[in-house]
Amino acid sequence: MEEKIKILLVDDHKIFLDGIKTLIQNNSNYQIQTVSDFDSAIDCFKKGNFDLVISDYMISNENTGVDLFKELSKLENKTPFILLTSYLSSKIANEAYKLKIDGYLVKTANFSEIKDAIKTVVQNGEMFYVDEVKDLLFKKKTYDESKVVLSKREIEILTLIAKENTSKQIAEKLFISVNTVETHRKKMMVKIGASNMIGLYKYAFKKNYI
Amino acid sequence: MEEKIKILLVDDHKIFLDGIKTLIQNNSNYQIQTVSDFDSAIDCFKKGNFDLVISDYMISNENTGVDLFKELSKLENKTPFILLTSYLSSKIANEAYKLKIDGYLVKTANFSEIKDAIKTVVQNGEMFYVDEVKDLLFKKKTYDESKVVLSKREIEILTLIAKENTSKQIAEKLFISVNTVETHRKKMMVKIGASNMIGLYKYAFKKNYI
DNA sequence: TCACAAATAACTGTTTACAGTGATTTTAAT
DNA sequence: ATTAAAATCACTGTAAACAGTTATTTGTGA
Repeated sequence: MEEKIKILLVDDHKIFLDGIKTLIQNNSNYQIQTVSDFDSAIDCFKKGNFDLVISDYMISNENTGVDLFKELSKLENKTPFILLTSYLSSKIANEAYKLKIDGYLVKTANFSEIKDAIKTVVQNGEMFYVDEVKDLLFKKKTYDESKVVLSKREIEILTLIAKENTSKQIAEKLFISVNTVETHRKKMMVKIGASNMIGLYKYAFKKNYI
Repeated sequence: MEEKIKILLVDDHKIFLDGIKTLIQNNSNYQIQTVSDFDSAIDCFKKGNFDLVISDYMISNENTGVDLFKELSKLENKTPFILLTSYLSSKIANEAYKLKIDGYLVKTANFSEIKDAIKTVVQNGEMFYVDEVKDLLFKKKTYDESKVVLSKREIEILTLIAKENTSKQIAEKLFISVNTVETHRKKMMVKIGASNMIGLYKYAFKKNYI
């Protein structure tokens, strides 16, 4: 008999943690440890010598599973990491993929899919992205949204626009000319394909520039 | 020994269902049945003679737990209903409270809190709203948002604004004068406390007028 | 150091939004 | 039948957004 696979499961939904822990322990050759916040996850990881980390995306108001992955990567780089989200998200999927996060699961999946994922990631050392996520990964966005690249300054200004500032107010806050703010705004509108401020706001919202 | 409490649990997150089912069955005097979509929930409810329904808020792209509650209320009105959401939401909490939904739980709660809730709702016939939710329920919104009442026509125009139409375009679509559209817009801005279109958009978004 | 993108700014117009006021007509409830 | 709210419209300004063009400076990577 092989050793049990040691899993660190991170989720702020404690009921979920309790449930899945019971489920897994009843069931299989996994040994699972659960934590419900970011800092405990890091502490636990340092001590634990885990074979796998599975984390929810939203683990608090401040931190995401992706943040956790980045933080853990600083410590060491070999432990596989699976993201577990409530719903499909193109943004998160692409984020995860770029960072080479090993797996991406959706909570609508059932337990056998989780087991598949664990097997693929831990035993085979391969990546596991559910099919719906793969579809999202390379799909072209409307208005070729993927090609839109805003500069740092543009994003800064867009954020202020989203906070209901006028160009004048933004100029005052950033100590630059109104003309400059307007230029940035106009360039963004062309890039994004927005016809007015509301279009800009929607883009900012989608991209989490708020 | 009393009879077990029959619970219908509705959640599209199958892993969560599997987990909590195992947890509850290992543990206590509950008998639990799980379904993962809206229609099955209704079918199952009709046949089941349950003592309690617990449902996630987002059970599909189209339907919420509140929709389910409304639908079940048409069939009969005595079975207690607990909403179980991923995160705190003032909007959902108020919606639930107005409909006199018996309980409101957040998934960040742990298993013992669930048991408390079930006891309160099923055995005592009382309502169970976690404290954080109660806080949300009666808290004054900024700019007394609760008092804002938009007319049908205003909402219609707000929706068109949110879709990036100019006043002129809206006037053309509704066969009214630009002046009228502007009057409506201005009145809404005063009511809502918005300083520009983005403020209006945010309100529309919050209120699901999109 | 050369090239190129990013950031800055100014200029000229046009259109739309914002602000206030006053007024008439429609609709729905008492 | 009366009243109140909702919907309609007009008029006058000012401020801000939208559109196009040109141009200089700053920073960064090849």
